[in-house]
Amino acid sequence: MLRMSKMTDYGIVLMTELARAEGDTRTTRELAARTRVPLPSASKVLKGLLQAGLVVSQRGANGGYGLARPATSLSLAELVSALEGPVSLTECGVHATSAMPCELESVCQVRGHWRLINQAIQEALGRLTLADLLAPAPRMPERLVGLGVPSRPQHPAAPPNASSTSVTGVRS
Amino acid sequence: MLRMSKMTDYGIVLMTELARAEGDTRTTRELAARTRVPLPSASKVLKGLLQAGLVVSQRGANGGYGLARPATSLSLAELVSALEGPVSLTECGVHATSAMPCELESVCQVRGHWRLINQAIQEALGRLTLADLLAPAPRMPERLVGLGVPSRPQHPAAPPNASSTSVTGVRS
DNA sequence: TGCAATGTGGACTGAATCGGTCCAGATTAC
DNA sequence: GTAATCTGGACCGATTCAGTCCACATTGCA
Ligand code: SF4
Ligand code: SF4
Repeated sequence: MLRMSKMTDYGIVLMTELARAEGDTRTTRELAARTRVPLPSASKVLKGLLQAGLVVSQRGANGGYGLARPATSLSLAELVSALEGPVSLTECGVHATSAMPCELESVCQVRGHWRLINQAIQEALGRLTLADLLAPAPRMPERLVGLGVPSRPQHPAAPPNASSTSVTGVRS
Repeated sequence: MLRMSKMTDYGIVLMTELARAEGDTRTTRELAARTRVPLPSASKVLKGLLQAGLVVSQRGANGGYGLARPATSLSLAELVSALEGPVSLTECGVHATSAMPCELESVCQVRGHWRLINQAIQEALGRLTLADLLAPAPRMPERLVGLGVPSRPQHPAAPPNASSTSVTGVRS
């Protein structure tokens, strides 16, 4: 479960709720109530979203938050990278944030591959917009088809039950 | 940086090294030395890999680890889910592991969408095999093309610099 | 003017996880 | 029988996560 932090998840839920009232501003309490996100947490997340420039705020009485840009031009990639940091499964390629660059980086043979995988995921996420998440129907728009469809059934030697849902419960 | 745990990363590196000597078994020390992974950690990871059934072990003198199946039939999805648990960015959809099912799940409007996204990533990872990671060249095989290529340039209103690398450094 | 509503910034904490280490066995080759 | 090697588990420090709280600034309205 290479999880996304729960705060990020909250952020996305709140943003979709915010997007349902385009133009209008919503107060933190309203958003929290409609989404069931605990109020203090909602507040915290919205602050973060504000600093990232994804929402605009109106202080004082009758205040509230509103989308900074139309929902159709807010990509999912922007959201998660603003809330969670650069989207990358591995540590390599993000040493921009310094901290601890992976020690093996100099001899690692797989690094190049991960770079491409990360990039692919990032682009896929960038192709989805907030507006796409508004539809209540669980049908995913065609913007993601590239991901799900195996371009060609290449591996004839593919394991019979390798879809990883069969391997659950093995660890933690 | 929705990170994959470092242990998982190690596991993959070790597996590729193990795959370079197909048939032969490699001792933990050898693997650790070649990959620069700290020995105790390598040991730990390999144990996990063993319980997941991805490697086979030979005890005693001249012992070591070997791949349980040919590298061409070991998908990346299997690896990460064995080491890290089910691959899912969100908490919903994995309550199989019980623990804490997301509270909002009953009213969440985005859940359906995430389910598809997770599934897409999972399938993309499942399309890559260990053998694909062996090539030292950073060229990614065509097995991943579906991810990187935008099927059609749909959003004319796409933000000019929304590729998320431009939003780095905003938060931790 | 004063009050109530609302966002802002930051500090704080308890709990969980992660990365890493270590050791007491069991098993096998020679 | 001895050395090499895997096996299972315990263990610990550091970090991060989720969540809460408060003192303050800003605004609308009576
Ligand atoms: S350099 Fe290799 S080991 Fe280090 S984070 Fe990248 S892929 Fe993982
Ligand atoms: S149900 Fe909604 S809020 Fe809960 S984990 Fe799934 S997407 Fe996130």
